[in-house]
Amino acid sequence: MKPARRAGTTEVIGGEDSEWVVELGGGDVFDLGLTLNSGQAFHWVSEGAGWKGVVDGFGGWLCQRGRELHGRGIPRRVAERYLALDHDIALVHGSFPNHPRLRAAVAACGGMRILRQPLWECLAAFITSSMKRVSHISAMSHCLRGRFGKRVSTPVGDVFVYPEPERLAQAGEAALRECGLGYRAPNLWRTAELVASGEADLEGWRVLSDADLREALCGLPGVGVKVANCVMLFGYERLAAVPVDVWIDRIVRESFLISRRRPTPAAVRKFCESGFGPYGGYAQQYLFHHARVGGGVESC
DNA sequence: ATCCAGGTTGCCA
DNA sequence: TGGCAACATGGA
Repeated sequence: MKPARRAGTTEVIGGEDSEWVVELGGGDVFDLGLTLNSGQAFHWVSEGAGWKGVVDGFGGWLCQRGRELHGRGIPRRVAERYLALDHDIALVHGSFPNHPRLRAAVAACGGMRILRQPLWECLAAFITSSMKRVSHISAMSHCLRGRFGKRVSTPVGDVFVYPEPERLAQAGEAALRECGLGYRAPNLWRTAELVASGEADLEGWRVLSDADLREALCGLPGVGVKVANCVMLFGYERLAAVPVDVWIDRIVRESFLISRRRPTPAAVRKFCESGFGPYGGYAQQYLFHHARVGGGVESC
């Protein structure tokens, strides 16, 4: 994505890094709760009027009051980067194909941002995501954090950092299974070993093209195209990547490929590659969440 | 009880 | 390429 569009700049009201307030700039809509609770990250918990969690090892609390974003514990710049407040959301929305289903999703989810998550925890969380509901993925994430992650105190209580790959590699497959991972345990364990050993260089892979990055990720145990696309989108900021899960598959077949009687899997894949445009990942996430919370096919 | 969940993998027509 | 079954777990 292009550099921050600073229309109506983000203005610092409070100067302290440990506790701050920023005024959300421009006319862009932003919805913190929607952003943190839309199936991108899995560890944020409701705390008072805001959310408690960890970013880059900083535990803390984030809260939105109208156009003010309040933070404690997490440095302002860390939070701003994580929340992708610099994304040009008008540009993103303007790039979408004109489709009633998508317009409805934008109207309902337009305040959501695609996060810039730490690579390892994003990869690990989505390895555990297969055939699980969002609530289960959260439960596994919290269990792993509590058992193997570092505890960090914050102004609103303790939180746990996602365990480093070295820690999970050392813990062993059986220990991971105790967090309810089931058959996903060996996948997470073996991937943790590859990352810990440096054989899988997640940070180094930032320089790769989309295609090469996808291929590298798919070489990891438990990572197929769908999970790879999630990590590309939610971690590597590859905003054109479109994860195709059961929801998106159904939406594309029923609303975007209606001319075909029974779209082939290849047709769905091809559409998702380019049909949603250069910021297709955003379109995908709006459609996914809108459908998941009940704005299903019937409403369009 | 039965079904399904932000899939991946191996196998076969 | 496309279809299929196995793979663990838990909530509705």
